[in-house]
Amino acid sequence: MAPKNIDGSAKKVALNKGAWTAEEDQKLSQYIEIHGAKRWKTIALEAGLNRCGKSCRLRWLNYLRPNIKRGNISDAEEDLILRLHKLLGNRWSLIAGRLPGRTDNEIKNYWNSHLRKKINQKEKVVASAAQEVNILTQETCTITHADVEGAKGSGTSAGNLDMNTFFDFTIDGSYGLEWVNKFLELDEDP
DNA sequence: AACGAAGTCAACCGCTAATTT
DNA sequence: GAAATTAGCGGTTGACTTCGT
Repeated sequence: MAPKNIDGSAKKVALNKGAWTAEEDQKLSQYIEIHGAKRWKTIALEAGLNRCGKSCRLRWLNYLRPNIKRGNISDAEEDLILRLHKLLGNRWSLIAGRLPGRTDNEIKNYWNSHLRKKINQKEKVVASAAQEVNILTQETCTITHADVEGAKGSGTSAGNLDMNTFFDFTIDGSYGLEWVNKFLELDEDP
């Protein structure tokens, strides 16, 4: 690991940081077009960019490479991100891999700025709903205990909600599984 | 119009994994 | 097999923009 060049006393020239200029973009694009995107340190040097290889790689992957989509994440894409995040967690590069033209950085930003809020709001709603259900359940239990002798064998009323069944997702048929299977199939591809 | 708060997003940092020497 | 180098990932930062007062 090279030490950071803070005071400029070393012979090494301080590398550029911060936003990329159009000129830098052009240099990088042109170089990669000719030589390919390999060995980023060499690319940075030979393209005449006063940047570290890491910075060049990031710029290329997130903005300069072809077929990059920018902005306007569709509802379908958003839905996919939500599902993938549920499945994979913060594995942004994996999630991005399932969204053609999208980058891990973009998805990460989108998640942090848009979706996290949505999720939090949803969770609040779900939590309050669950609390309500909990109260109802307790009431149902009280009624059941009181009436259990008389009700035995007489069948169930429509209002008698079985919470174990309600929250048992294992018997929820193929919900989500089809998609997960497709996902896993894709993952097995080389 | 001016100001501060909140939101957005490009870029950097630190770390690990993979590859090369 | 060990050390050095490179690639890639996720978290975080900071500059800029938008919004509300």
